[in-house]
Amino acid sequence: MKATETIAALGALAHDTRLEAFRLLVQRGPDGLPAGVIADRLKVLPSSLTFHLQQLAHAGLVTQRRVGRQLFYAADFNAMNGLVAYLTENCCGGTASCAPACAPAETGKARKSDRRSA
Amino acid sequence: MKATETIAALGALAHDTRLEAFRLLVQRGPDGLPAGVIADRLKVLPSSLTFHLQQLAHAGLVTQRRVGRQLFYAADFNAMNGLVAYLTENCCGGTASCAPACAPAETGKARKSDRRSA
DNA sequence: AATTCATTTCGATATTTGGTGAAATGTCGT
DNA sequence: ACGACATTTCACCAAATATCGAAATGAATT
Repeated sequence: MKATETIAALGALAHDTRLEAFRLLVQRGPDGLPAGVIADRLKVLPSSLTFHLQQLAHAGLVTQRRVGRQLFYAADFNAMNGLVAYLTENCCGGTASCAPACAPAETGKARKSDRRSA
Repeated sequence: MKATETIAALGALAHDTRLEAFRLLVQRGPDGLPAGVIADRLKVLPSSLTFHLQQLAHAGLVTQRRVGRQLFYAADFNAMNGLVAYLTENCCGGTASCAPACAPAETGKARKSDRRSA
């Protein structure tokens, strides 16, 4: 991931509504949610939500697909992956020093028990 | 780290000059750099740099300390740590699924050979 | 206390961003 | 083809952000 894309992604997430929307989509998994549901949950006007979802989409963080008359949005985990990778690699002191949230390097305790698709 | 702080941090990093400045400070380590040097490296006017450094400082990503007549800025690794933690925990599918940048759990291939400064 | 250096503050201005509601688009069911 | 529904597009406005240069502040040197 290049710096330009990173900036786009950071900027896209740097907003209350958008961060919330993205978190919702991440929770929901690859299936995503229709715009209406998101707008409803987040209590924002549909036109406003479209604006924010487009920001996320333009930054490559979410994808869009039509299902009937609904538009489903889903988090792009690959993009998020790239963002976190960029941050840990470039903004965390070389290669390490900011990786405590994910480091399961210790031999035992692999916590892979969150397979929920909701 | 709360969502509000996260948004502040994301917004602070979501800018060309600021991301570059922060990366520079991260590279430099805890000692940091005086404002003048940063402005020089980044080719921005001092007044402009102050503005951006303040954004970073306000977001808690950098700290300031005076040394003689210079003001040294340094990256706050703890804050960055918290940011990455928040993202991996809240925006990466529960607890895992976005942690390949830091997971050296696999026995072999640890690629720590990308020391490019661009 | 006057000068110089490093940095910040200030004021003006251009640009971008975010929010709103009304209209337009696309899709389905009949 | 028509009407209902889901979502987007548009036009407008307010507020935040970015940039610039000039002036002000703080610290060191003489």
